[in-house]
Amino acid sequence: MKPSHRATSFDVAALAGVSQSAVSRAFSQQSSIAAETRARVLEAARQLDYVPNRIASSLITRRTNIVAVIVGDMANPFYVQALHCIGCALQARGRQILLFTVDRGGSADEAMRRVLQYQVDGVLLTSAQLSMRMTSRSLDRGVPIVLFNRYVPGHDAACVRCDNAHGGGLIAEAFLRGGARRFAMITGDPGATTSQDRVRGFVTRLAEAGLARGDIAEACGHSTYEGGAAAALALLDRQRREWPDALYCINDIMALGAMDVLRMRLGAAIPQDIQVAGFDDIPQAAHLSYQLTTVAQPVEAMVAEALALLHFDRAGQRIERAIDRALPGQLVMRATLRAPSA
Amino acid sequence: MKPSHRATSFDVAALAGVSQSAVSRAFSQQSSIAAETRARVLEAARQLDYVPNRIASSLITRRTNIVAVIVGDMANPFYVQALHCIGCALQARGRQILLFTVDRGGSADEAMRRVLQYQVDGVLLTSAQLSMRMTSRSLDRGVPIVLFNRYVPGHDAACVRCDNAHGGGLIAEAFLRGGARRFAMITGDPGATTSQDRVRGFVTRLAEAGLARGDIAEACGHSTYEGGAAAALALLDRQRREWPDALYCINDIMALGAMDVLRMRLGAAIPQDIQVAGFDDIPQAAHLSYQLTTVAQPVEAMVAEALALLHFDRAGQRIERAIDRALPGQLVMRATLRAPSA
DNA sequence: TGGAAGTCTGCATACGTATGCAATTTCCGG
DNA sequence: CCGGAAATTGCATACGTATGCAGACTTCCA
Repeated sequence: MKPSHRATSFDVAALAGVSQSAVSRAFSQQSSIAAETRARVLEAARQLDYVPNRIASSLITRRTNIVAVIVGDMANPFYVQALHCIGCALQARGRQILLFTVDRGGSADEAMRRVLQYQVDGVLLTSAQLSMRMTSRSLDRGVPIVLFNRYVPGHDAACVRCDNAHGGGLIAEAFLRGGARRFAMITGDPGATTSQDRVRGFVTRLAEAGLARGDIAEACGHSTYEGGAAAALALLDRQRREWPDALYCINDIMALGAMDVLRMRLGAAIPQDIQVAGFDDIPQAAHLSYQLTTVAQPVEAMVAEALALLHFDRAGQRIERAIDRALPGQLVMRATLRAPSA
Repeated sequence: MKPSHRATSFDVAALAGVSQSAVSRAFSQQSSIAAETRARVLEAARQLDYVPNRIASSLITRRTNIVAVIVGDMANPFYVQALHCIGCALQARGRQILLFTVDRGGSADEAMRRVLQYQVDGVLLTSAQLSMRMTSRSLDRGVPIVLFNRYVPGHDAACVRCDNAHGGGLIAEAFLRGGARRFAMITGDPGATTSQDRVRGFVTRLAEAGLARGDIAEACGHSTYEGGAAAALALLDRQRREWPDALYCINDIMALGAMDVLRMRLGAAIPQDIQVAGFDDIPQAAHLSYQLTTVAQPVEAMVAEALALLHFDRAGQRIERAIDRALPGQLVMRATLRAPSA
């Protein structure tokens, strides 16, 4: 038994006095093999420190048990949280993650090119753009794709997301209950549907209360802490009596930046001078320093739904395209909103 | 040309009027093939939407270009940052990440069992325990392991880490320069060398200034925001005049929790009433709300070193064991320490 | 012009496992 | 004790690519 030489199923077969097929069957659950034979094989495998080669196995079964996950923005804790959740769910189902990171808002095409080489069983894409051409390529070769929180109209891939418009509405209502009159928003990438939807739901609900969109101050920033801080400064660095009394940030990470600028740079009290709300419910939103009111995305349910759409339940099923599942988020009241005026 | 049937090198060969070998060579850089032939092959490949199957390729080359990364604590932004950095470095070198997450402080043995099945080219382990038995198994079969920031004495695997003791010393000196007299520490898992070293460096430096370890108040907590908050409460929820005037937290995430409890629950002013320092320099440490003084780990250099230890430079090299590389961190002065008394 | 050196190309095989099929054994009821 | 069904096993082959080797062809120089 040489070191640095991995034992193969043939080696194990020889030691156990059986055929290679028997070894293969011993490591497969639903194979017909005598219990006694399996035990002998496993013992021999143990002695040789044999580990089945999934690569070779994948070649013939055409399943790798690997799912590619492409993450667009590792700087946003929400996507880290999602990644973590995805990891747990997949590992629990005996699958592995092939991880790719792309720059925030960057294209995932380059990553997909590599993904396809590895014959993954599916692709999960968060917070990154994927060209339709690449999407079709993947679907045509039987590799399902699910977009996580990144709906693209007309796109061929399935999508699982939070109902962002609904969530925006929840925030608007909470603001109104808190007695807010003058509103402002910090939005994200204008091209991202996530941002658009969150704004739309918010604005629509305010419209029902009689506010025109023009009445709502607005600044756009990168979806980062710094982006939120910069947007807040641009929006509020003016005469104090022109200030809005409610600020909606389309995600928590920007809300943190905005809050810090409000309090530390502009001397505002939250929520007395200005109420603030975010979206996502990242861990930091619960920190004592922030206590940010926000909309929690149902991450676990979204992940479960995404895996279901990857057809990990029934095998060989036809790939469904252009599915769009929007799950409702939940308002989490903390300390950045005033209590409803009785 | 059927959909859902992936073209193979034979299909491409037939279309291009060459042998399968030629197709293989067309996709390999250093193969001897006529430029004109390669062009014809690539054109045929394009028509058939052919993508080389890395799984099949790996079977024969015995290299997957996949590196397993096992992350123990996705809740700590520092390890997320490290993961991101590792991802960039590997992708730039044409390698992929097979990601595994394990519970904080949990054992990576189960993950390793899967890793070995996939014939990865190397393993990077952060913030998780790996049994020596599993380590030996991996090394014996020629799969190099590098521990990232998790040194284990007597362990057989290579290790890359920040010089934690040195960093602890930097903090101690900064405190002394700031005129601190009464010290306290919030430490992490007593079994983790990371925590031990950070404490040792701190205590040693204070000893040089005449302080016995018994003079330093101490509480231990989980390496989380909540853990830091709870430890701070346990440590400081007493008569104010017994308070220390300097609090050292062995990592930033705990420092954030401690700061929040200090200010929001105990009404302390930082750094006037009490100075605070952390370790890691996570992104949140720079937030305006915290402005935490800390020691920055040289993440990029550590990652570069780790990849070098995986022998991705020269192939076929003998696996080195029990290497320990400690890179110095750098003090980042922010607002939680008092300026040196002149 | 001849031959040597160099450049391309195809043939054949190997990588390690899964599985259809046939052969063998075991098990039972009659 | 026999026939057939069921359980188990081995044989052979397939998965898709890389590469050593030998042959074919080109180039170049004497």
